[in-house]
Amino acid sequence: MSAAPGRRTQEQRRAETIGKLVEATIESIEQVGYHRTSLGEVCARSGVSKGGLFRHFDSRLDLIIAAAEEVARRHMVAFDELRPRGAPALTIEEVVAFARQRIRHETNVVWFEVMVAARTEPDLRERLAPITKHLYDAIEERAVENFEGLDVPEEVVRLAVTSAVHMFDGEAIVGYSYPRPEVDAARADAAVRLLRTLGAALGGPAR
Amino acid sequence: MSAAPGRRTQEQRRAETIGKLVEATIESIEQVGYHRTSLGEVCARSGVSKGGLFRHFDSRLDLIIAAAEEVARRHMVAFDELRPRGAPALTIEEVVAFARQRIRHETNVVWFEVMVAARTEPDLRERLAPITKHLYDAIEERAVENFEGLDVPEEVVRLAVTSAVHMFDGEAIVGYSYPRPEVDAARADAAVRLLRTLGAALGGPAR
DNA sequence: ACAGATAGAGACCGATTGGTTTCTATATCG
DNA sequence: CGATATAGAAACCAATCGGTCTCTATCTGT
Repeated sequence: MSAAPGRRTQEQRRAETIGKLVEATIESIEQVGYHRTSLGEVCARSGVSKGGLFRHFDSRLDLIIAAAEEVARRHMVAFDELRPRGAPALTIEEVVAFARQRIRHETNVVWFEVMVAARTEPDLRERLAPITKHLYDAIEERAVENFEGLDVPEEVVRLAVTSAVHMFDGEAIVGYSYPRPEVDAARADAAVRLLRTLGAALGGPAR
Repeated sequence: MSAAPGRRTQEQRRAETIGKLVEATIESIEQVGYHRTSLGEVCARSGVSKGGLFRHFDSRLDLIIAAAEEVARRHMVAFDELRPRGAPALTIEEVVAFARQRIRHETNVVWFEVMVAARTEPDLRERLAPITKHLYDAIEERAVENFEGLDVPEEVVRLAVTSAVHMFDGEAIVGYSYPRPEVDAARADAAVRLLRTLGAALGGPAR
């Protein structure tokens, strides 16, 4: 009731510290990587103690999963902001530019780190699998929805979008140790032209 | 001179233990990942003691780098076995199948693990950079050489081959947490058709 | 065969890890 | 207000890490 600044409900306290912990985890994975993202590191970055952390997360794994989910959520939020429900369809250029920008976005390295770690950590892999599936299915759905104006078969759209995403993923990962911005730019350009040609060849007029 | 079975020269002893250590490192990264590939793990797998390890490698980093170099070397050896110097050029199908097979090869996960780790480990990144550059340059050279019969501009061949490699890289990494073998197969097929069309459109007759 | 050099074994060390426990501070509700 | 439940702090723990050190085994050149 009072306007006392420090006064928060339990729900608010809870949500705030959880938010700080997840944000710190994402930042830490970004900056020092998955494996050096220790609980001490997260506590230091978030200003929350270990006691506080373990009140809300039962293990390091739970925290990592929460961070991965948040990153996936932000990807979808970003797309829905670019093309709100019912808005006119995006062009191929716009979609490719968006995909490329999100894949190169700082927070997306969380995905690379976590997916690679999941290969050798069964617990992580099990927990991550449904999240990955959900993200990729959502990406494909958005793509199919956006391009249904073109008369391209749904399966072709799905294959094209996942292939492009994989390509930009690989490009980003290799770029850490062998960066080639000019080649990457040429590739982005070529991808747009290729997909536009594909759309024109298979369906309606190129957009 | 004698046939005494245990008798080896210093060079042989040296080469053998180094070989065992590098092989154990590759296997360990394959099976438990980069970060859990501790020196203890490598020693246990190779049957070499820590003292023996540090006689030949000054640090864990040196060992990791040796493993990465060996994996890159094996990729190139495999290609040169498939198409020995002076042998007739491979078809697009053959090249794509080879690239895909190598990228999915067990030893190649060493690359993924090490490249991702390199993002956040400056020492590793510095050491890995020239190796990565050398590998990718060698891949491009082999591709250009193989396809010089087609009248496709060299730059196009380079862009196409690195893009395909990136695509298969991304596919492999995502596949750990969301495997889709049928989609991957369709993608491999589509890649071949696409590249063949590209070759036909830009240059000589499709092969 | 023997002296010097190289290779290898394994105990050891300080630092860091994920996780536990104990205790205090704050919010809720009658 | 006072009792109870939730949130958070921080000391603490065993296990593991990369790396060092000391000592022994094997090989080489004479």
